Amino acid sequence: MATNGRPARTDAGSVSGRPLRADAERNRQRLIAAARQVFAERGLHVPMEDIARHAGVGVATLYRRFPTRAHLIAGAFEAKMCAYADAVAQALADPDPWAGFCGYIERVCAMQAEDRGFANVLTMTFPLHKCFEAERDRAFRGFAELVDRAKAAGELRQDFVGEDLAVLLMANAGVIAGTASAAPHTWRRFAAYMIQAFSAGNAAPLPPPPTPTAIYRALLHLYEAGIRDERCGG
Amino acid sequence: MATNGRPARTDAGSVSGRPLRADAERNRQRLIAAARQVFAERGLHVPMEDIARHAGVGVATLYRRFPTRAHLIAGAFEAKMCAYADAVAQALADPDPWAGFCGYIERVCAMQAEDRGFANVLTMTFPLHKCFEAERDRAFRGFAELVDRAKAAGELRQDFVGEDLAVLLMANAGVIAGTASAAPHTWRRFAAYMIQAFSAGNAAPLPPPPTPTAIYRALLHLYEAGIRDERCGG
DNA sequence: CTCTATCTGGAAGGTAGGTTCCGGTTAACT
DNA sequence: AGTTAACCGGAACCTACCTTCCAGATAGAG
Repeated sequence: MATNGRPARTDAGSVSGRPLRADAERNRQRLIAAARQVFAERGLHVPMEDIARHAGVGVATLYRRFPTRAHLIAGAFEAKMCAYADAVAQALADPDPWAGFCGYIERVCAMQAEDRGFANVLTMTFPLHKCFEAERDRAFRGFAELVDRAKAAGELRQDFVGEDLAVLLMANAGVIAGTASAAPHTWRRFAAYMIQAFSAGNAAPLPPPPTPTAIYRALLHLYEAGIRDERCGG
Repeated sequence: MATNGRPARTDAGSVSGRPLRADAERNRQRLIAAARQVFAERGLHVPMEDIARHAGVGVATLYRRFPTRAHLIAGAFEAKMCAYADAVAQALADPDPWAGFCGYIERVCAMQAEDRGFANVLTMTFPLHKCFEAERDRAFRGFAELVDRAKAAGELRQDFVGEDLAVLLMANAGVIAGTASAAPHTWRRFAAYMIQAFSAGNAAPLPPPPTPTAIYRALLHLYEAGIRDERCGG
């Protein structure tokens, strides 16, 4: 939950190096708060104007501070991305590797269910926002460690690979997009099914996993398709 | 594969009762063919004009024949919906209930992977197109029979419910939306994981499933959200 | 062949959202 | 308090797409 002690930003929030004037920084914070709430409730495709109105500022101010939607998304979800990575550390602290693994899967799926925007953010990569992607990498490295331990404990199937997490996130995003409003607990059952599938107990052979670079290209594709218009949800 | 002997349409294709003039009927067929191809390649959200151009007719002709996008979707996917229902019958013909069940899951996921539009159609309900929904019902009733037999054979977990199929379809739609272009075989691995999760072998307890009416509302929600604008991918 | 109901395509009108411009305002330094 | 660079918001502009309209073309009956 904590941001792991790292400073969230090196500057006061400006895109360039110079710190922002006080009122500008205040508006920037309002925009981020508004974006967090609106993205969480309605997804990443909401009109820019709605976010600006919700923040109580004009559209121009939004564009001045966040020149593209991707900038705004990165700004709004930076903290959650840290929490996502911190959750791995928490899972690694569990003395039982399998419990840690399962807890992490559930936690991540829950984060998707709580926030419609974040559900999609987790299935994209934002190549221009290095600080953002650094958190994802941190999460992924920790997850790889979690996977190794759970395999070593004999609880996780040996043919599980890290890329399977990305697939799970895409699948759960689909479940949530469909059921969030009408059957909001469905994701729990789905996550339980997936954990069941990941357990080592009489595991049947699987088709080969996607390569890491293929998965990266898939995340990139969702970014490109999802920022331009989306709606996707689909 | 076959349309099961039922007449695909009672009339020659008109919305009202009177049959269409020959050229109009020809254009209607062209539109359906164009819509099938374009929906399959690019999803349900493609501009109406692109479909008309691909069919070699004007936009007005498209609107004249299919007053809403939903009409066009229903027209374009009616045959595939029949195939979807026929696949159940085929699965029921398998002497091994578990093999029939697994084969059906794989077949359905494959149909989603082959056709980006159909992947989403299977996660929606079109309440105004009764003939279309009748096929879905036929598929669902057959699937319920398949489930009962697989449970009786002791291969399918007892807590599986028919609604889990809808959840699987939504999840697989999410996997395909993400990986179709960059890692096109990923759905196979995902489907294998799901089948593994459905098998009776040391099945851990699951959170409760959504009710049938909740799932119906979920499908309806995806219809409303997906036809108006979508793009969904989300 | 003639006539007419039916059909056609392009163009026009409407809406939603993204992005930029510009005259007025304000923080903050001296 | 005065000065200035930074900032603000709404309006204007632009694009993409949906939907309707209408003057001309055509199938098909008599």
